[in-house]
Amino acid sequence: MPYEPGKIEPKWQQRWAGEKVAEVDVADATDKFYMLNMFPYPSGDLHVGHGRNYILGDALYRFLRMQGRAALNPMGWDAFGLPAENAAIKRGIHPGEWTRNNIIREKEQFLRWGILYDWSKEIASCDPAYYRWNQWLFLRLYEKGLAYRGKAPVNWCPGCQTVLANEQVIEGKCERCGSEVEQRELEQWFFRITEYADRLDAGLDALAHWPEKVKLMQRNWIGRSIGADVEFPVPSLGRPIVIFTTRPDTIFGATFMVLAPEHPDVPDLIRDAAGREEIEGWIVRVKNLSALQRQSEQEGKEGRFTGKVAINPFTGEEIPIWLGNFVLPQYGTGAIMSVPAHDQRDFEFARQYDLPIRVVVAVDGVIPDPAAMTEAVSNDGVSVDSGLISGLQSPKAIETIIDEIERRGIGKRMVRYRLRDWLISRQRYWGTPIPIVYCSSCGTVPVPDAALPVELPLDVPFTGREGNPLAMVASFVDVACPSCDGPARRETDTMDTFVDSSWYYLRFISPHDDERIFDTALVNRWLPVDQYIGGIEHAILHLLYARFICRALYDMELVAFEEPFARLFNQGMITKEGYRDPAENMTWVPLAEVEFRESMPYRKGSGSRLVPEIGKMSKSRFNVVPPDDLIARFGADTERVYTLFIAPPEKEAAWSDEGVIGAWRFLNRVWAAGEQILTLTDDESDPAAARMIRKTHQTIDAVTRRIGRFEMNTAISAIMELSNSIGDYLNGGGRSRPDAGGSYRTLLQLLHPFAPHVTEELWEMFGRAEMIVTSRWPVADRELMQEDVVTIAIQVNGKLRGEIEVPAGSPEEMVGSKAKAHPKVAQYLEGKDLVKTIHVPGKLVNLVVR
RNA sequence: GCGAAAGUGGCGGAACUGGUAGACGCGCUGGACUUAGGAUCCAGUGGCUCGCGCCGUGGGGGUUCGAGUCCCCCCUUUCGCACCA
Repeated sequence: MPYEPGKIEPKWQQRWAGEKVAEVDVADATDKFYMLNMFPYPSGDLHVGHGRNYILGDALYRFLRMQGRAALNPMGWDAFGLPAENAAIKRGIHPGEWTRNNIIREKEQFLRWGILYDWSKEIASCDPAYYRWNQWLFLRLYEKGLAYRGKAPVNWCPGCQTVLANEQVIEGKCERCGSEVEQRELEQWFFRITEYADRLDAGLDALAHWPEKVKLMQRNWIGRSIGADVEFPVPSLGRPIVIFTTRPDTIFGATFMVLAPEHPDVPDLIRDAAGREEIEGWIVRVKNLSALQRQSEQEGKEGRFTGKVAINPFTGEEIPIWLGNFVLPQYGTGAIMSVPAHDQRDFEFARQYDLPIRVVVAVDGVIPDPAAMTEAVSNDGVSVDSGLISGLQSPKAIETIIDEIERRGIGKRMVRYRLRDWLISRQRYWGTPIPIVYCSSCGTVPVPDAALPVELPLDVPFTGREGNPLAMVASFVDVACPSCDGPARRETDTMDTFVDSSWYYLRFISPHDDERIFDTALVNRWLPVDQYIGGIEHAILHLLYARFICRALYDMELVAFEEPFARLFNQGMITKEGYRDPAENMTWVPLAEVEFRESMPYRKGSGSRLVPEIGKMSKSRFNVVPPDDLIARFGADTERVYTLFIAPPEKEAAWSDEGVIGAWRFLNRVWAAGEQILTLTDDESDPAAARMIRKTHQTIDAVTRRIGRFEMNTAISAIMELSNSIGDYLNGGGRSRPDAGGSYRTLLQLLHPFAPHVTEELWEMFGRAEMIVTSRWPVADRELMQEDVVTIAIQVNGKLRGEIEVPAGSPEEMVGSKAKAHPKVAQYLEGKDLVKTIHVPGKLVNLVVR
């Protein structure tokens, strides 16, 4: 009987679902393991590369289950978002319907991959039963002052017609559509994540099982830096301007000051300036530049002199106040003291506008000549010409000068962050309505808890024109004020979808509870999440927001932990090499098509040329491998085995259509071996099987350890070795049914997490009543693992010269003398003095001669 | 520019605390079975000599009986941040 995955796979998928193998009663569990794949967005384009993290998670789940752990593996849908709304505009289909269809398709795909999720815990963020708790959470944050409305310069994407969070602006462009992002001043809702900057930064240290890379990215994003705020008196204003610096030890070298054009004191400073109109024109120009242009290097530094001066509080000198495009209004105080000798940006600005440069730090005893300097010297050193800190090393100088600043009452120690508050408003339809009402007499009024959810109306015009479609629905907008019952208007902004995903992992524990957001007692028993699996693309956005919301909930005493995810694993992307046709931009040409085109003489060398390229598997680039084609040909098990065998899961891996065949052959060999073992008639144990049995126990040990360390590729290669070993026994004439069958059933169990369907089928063919997925993971017998004969490598002066076989545990003298007797080795010893013998038991002997 | 990670056969990749480099698989070569096969099975497969042997983990130095692994210098690639004071 041949191996036919198309016949056996649907059968087992039904049985697992019918017996609810993945369902976990969270109330009863004691020894818990909560694993989680990142909240997927149902875009309907699941493909082979995309499946890697789900397949990885499922292998881990099946392994834990067989080990007797109560493992929870839930799945839900991050169902709100812009693509659904764009699809509505483009195809005239409602976003909800588009999303629902995708969910059905992707769920079917999970089933075909043989992935076991606890579907009794399924959630979808577009369900009012879910998003009402987004609104509830918003109201709690609002009460605490952690949600606020403010006018702020925001990133506006003209393509998506909405504002974007800082985190969604990549190199000045929209993360989603790639349009250049503009700056606009708008009233927006924010979450005050900056309140938690310090705790979010400090908490990273405790995350021992997170990739260093992710922690570093978060650390850089939070951008904590320590320094001082210092007041510089400005006589013409009659009040000081405060600057922030991380190098207060260089204050004696501060020869001018630069303000951001947006700095609030600018209008007063330039009121009577010569050339005021030109300066104002310049300010408007700088403000209107897109984030991309403002940040690009080519723009260069540009500034204007205000005509006013400030007093350097330590030198007492008057220093000019400039405006500069390189000073950012959002960071620090939007004003800097410029020390051109010791800061590269200040140096460039000083050279450009011929401003004085004064050296106040000697590095390695060298005091550079300002006139000859080509760049700033920003290293630590010893302060010079700096009054009370002269002669001090930089760290000590910084401490001393800050103490003096505080003593004089002109400033203080200050920690600043790069992190900005989280902008959650979206002028879009397909999201959670913000539960706020504007009343002409009561002002901004939160919707009472009892009135939740504020439901998203379903009948909405999708015109694609600027503005939020929700604002055009009178029945939604017009509402009675919850406070005075007078006429009022609803907020029409909806929430960023990252709000949905910032707490969903808590909802999985009690997904149907309509009394509260989640069951605190159960959550505290199951969480933090033991193992979170997802892509690196969420290193700062989602993972930072989730850590923030978890802390906010902790402070509300709704959860007892501050970190939501104990272990994080970032799977690498699957890439695929192919050919791109530059004539049809972004079109990915399959290899078969490439061969066809090359074979056509009239196309060769003419027309468009195909460019070989390696890219990530993505639908937008047409280089996906559709899972259905592959499953139809080789089955889901082959795909699963290959996907995990191809490379370590954290690494990026190149998909190879030829490579898949290896996994297919392997499963066929396993199948054939099973059929052969079923025909064996010998009931006796066979001494010749010792090798195979030893290998079996070694493999149990290896596979168990490797799955636990996510080394799925080497776990599979170990199983292949065992399969080869069983094959050797059978090919060598081995006839013992108990020996071969015992090793073989172990093989099936070890293989089950990777190839669940075929192993279930073979397990059943071997007469097991219980499903393999509910069988107990094998335990290695240490004694049976031991080799009785070991091969010892013999080196002479570190070079391999021969091998001998000795019984395991042979004494050193015996191994040594046997090594010397080896004919080839003896040849190298002749006429030499044996200086030293190194013996590594069970491994090698190194004979050092002179 | 700053920061991080990684360089091993034709390819994907193994090698736990320094201890026989190349496990496992793809590809390739030869053979078997076949009308045929791109299906299956068996054998071989780092390079040079193809005899003993020599050389081999990006390059150069070092430590050691012994280095892919540890230390120093350099090169390359990938990723992240990018005027954050």
